[in-house]
Amino acid sequence: MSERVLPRAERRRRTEGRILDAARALFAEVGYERATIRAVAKAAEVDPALVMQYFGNKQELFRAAVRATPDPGAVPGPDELVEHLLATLDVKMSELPQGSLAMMRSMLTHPEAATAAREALARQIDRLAASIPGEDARVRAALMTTILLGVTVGHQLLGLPELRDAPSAEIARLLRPSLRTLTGPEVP
Amino acid sequence: MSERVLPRAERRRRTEGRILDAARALFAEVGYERATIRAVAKAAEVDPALVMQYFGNKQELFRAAVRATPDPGAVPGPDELVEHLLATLDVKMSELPQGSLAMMRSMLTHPEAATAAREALARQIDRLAASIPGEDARVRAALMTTILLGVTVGHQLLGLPELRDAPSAEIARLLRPSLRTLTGPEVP
DNA sequence: CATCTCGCTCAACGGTCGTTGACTCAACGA
DNA sequence: TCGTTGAGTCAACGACCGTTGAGCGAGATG
Repeated sequence: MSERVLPRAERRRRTEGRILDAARALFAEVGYERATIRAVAKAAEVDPALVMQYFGNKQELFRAAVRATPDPGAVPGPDELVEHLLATLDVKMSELPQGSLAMMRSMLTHPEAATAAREALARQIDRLAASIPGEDARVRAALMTTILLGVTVGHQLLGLPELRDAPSAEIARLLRPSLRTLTGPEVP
Repeated sequence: MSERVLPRAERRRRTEGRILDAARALFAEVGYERATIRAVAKAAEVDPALVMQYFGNKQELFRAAVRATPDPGAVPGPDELVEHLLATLDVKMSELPQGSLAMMRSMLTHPEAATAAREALARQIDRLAASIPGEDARVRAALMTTILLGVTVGHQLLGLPELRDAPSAEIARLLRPSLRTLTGPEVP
């Protein structure tokens, strides 16, 4: 019926997309080790050898599946800071991209995912620290970052009921003072 | 020289101990999947078959290596609460037992480690929520718990430089207000 | 001393995984 | 129309892993 005959290039693009989607979903669900190329291929309705042919090896497939988790642009003033963070958390609680989930799922057990996570966290720490006054800006920024990391892990990857059931607005409301006290010593 | 001839029971006890120590260290370092029984056996200077003979299978070895991460006793008033949490964090930053690290390392990728982690976190949430007034006590308790989780992950498992280089006392000092604002709505 | 016990090793099996090379066949370009 | 390209498949290799069963040899037991 709708079995249109597609041009070669388009067909290739779509299969590669299917493979990447399946890889992202599987990596995000079970992590690097347990996500086998065979399982990815089956989910994409493709032969395992094709995955190798397109991405070279498993490492590269993972890299391609995780790549391009774009850091948002610059962060405004030291006060909009918290609101900006809470907004990203809000995103994380609903539609966090599969690629980020895949990276986070594997960051404790897969070396490359670990360095990718460290780099992403370092970028966020840098960005935050630039907007925080005081001597210990970097430590404060690191704490704010790891706080969000912990909440995201508990909610998205461990699925703690208390966080799953709470509307993201309430979590943001409860978390706001905790983050605010870390933005700097000056509490107007 | 010191090659004392030990009684059979004592010898058995020590080998089992060596295996468990090696298993804990390896599980904590690389996680469940990458920690092979062969590697554990080699680290304990023992044949892989002996590990199986003592613990049955890999799952049981992991269970034995992680078992008995004793939850501390009851938590006092809602004010000593934060200090108590910060004290446990202080422990976590220096001498956190290998067994706990092993569980945390694998909690995102190994199903049994995940449920063990969920249960441990749930116990802490229960304990905290009992000391927090108000409607949203459980959400607050969950946030306090995941905050500590995130800081511990960032420090112990990812090794973020900002946290590794900071003395634990300063981290406690910076984190105190963030946790305090979560203990309840009443801010005297 | 003779026998039993048991801590421990050795060699192998079966399964799964990442990866490879040869092959098929439809789309493409001249 | 015909040779070429390239998407996709098939079957297999080699490595590693968890696991097993038979066997050895030194300590316990009488």
